[in-house]
Amino acid sequence: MNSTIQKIREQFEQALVAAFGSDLEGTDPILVPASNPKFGDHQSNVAMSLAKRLGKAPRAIAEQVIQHLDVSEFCEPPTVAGAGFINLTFKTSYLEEQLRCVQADPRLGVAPIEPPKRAIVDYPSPNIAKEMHVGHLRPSVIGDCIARILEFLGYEVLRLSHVGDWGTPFGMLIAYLREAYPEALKSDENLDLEDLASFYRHAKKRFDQDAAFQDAARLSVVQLQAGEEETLRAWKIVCDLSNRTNQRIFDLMGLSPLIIRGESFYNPFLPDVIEELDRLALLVEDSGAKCVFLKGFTNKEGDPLPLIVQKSDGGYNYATTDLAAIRYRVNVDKVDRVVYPVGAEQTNHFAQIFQVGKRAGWITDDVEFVHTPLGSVLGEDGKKLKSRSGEAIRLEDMLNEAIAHARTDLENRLKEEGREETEEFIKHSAQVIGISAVKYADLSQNRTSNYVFSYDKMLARQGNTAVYMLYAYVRTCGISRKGNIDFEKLGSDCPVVLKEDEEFVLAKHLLRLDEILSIIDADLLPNQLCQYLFELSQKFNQFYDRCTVLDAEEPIRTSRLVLCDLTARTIKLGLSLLGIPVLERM
RNA sequence: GAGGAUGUAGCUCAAAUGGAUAGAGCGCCUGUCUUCGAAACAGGAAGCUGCAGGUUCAAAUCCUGUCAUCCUCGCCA
Repeated sequence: MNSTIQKIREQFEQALVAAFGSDLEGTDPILVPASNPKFGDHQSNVAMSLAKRLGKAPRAIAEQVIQHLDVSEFCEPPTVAGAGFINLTFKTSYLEEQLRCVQADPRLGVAPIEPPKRAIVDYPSPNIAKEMHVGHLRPSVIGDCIARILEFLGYEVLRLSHVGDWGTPFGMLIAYLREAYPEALKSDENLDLEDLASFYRHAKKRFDQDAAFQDAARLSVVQLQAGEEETLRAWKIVCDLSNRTNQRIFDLMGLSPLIIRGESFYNPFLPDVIEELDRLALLVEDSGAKCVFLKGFTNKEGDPLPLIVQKSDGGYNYATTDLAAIRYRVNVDKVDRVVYPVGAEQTNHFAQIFQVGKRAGWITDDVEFVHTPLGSVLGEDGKKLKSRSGEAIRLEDMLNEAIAHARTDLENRLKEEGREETEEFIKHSAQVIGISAVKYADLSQNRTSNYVFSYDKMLARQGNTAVYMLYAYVRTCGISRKGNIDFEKLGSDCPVVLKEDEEFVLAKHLLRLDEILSIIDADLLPNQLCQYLFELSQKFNQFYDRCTVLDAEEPIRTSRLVLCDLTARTIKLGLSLLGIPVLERM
């Protein structure tokens, strides 16, 4: 309906000029969805906003506007209500026609963006020396979702896994391995990441307690950056191993394939970054470190804050890498948009590197670099989620626990209903439901706020959960099974006939998919898609409850089958954009 | 000290460039399964949108102040 709304908006603009003269050319008609269904489908709030400017009463302005407004192709005659609201209601015949179009469209009425654009979603992936933990849940899930939505909208999307495969933690690890297990670096075989994870903890302990060890760790970083052979060899082994392990978790989560382009990828470009910043006279040496002093950022003394791009020991840090990445993405990848779904605590960091990127002329007005800040995952105590021993919870453990919860729920349910299902069915269903529950719980809340992680709530039988939507989809499948109807063979020109309130409500909601996706394209808040799908499922359930499908008379029966098919396809597509599959039965 | 985020029903959260009576879900109370799968549906109670000012026809939304919680602030990422 985006194009319809656009046409109505144009009609408003013409009507405003016709009614009040060319001064009002380009006036925004303030056309928004109706605040309440009883007012119709859309409303224009323009009359109130013009009252002062035109020196007239809003209601009089509204009356004058609708006299010149021709939306008869789409809507019933507009009405004026309240303070001067202009209310629009779609014609039934127009809705029915739109439904036929959507029915025939594999994209369900969502037009691809024109012209196509290139986008990068930067997955803030794990440090390669550590296992994935709870902190990686939101970036992975939300990043994957944003990538899927942008791709569907017509972007060419590069999913870049910006793994931490370089830098100080790595040096610390190598230093510790050299110190405690020198032989481990010489053979590839008996290393697994479980060992490295505990190695990391030990190394961190050593690092925190011993200044000499800190020096050794920093030296290892320098050796790594210098390309010292043995160090590089150890590095490669660990990277491969780590990536394999992470891939297993990504597969379990159902994430789209990623391009691994870690921090090390940008190593060759780091000197260029420094050089160019220097040439642009942005670089200042301070206490031996090369810095760019930032505008709008101060330290505790009120002095300008530096962004350090080369440390006093000659090493680079993550700001340098991120700047090199910005430069590469603009110059080589030639992207229009780069999205960083990263924790809100890094807001300053991104503001800083974007500022430097702009001042260096890499980020121009026609390229959008955007940090989409993410809130934290909290425990039931309202504090950052941690294991009982105070460490970060392993992501894989969380996922498996969700699957186990889902399995228990399903088995109890089968017992209650006296159903027999195969092990394969139970296993597959539990996995889909468990993983989907975790992802949906994460996606359904505004990404900027913290949320409380609870297996019981995310897997609840009632409420705004993945299960609710999966069940609505299962119900559509039930109709197709029971009626022995293949939705795909319904054809693309089946007449839709809207009569009952529930049919209208469902139909209008179905037609809003493209509008919702456009909004998400702009603000990158996937929770709005969750909200849309939840409401769609609710409206379908109401329809299902009150409008019998299979026993209805023709042509109502076929019309309702089309509504079921459209609902099923919309849920399936919507969930797929969230990274969630559907089940035919559950 | 500076910058930023958050604060909405008992709980978890929505609210599209400021719009009509601030909405859902959970929990609580009451109904509905011989009828397309009840993991569902219908109804009810529940709010000074942290607090105080201001801007305007209109404020959860914008501005100022204030309180609370959280994050960040020179060589970790």
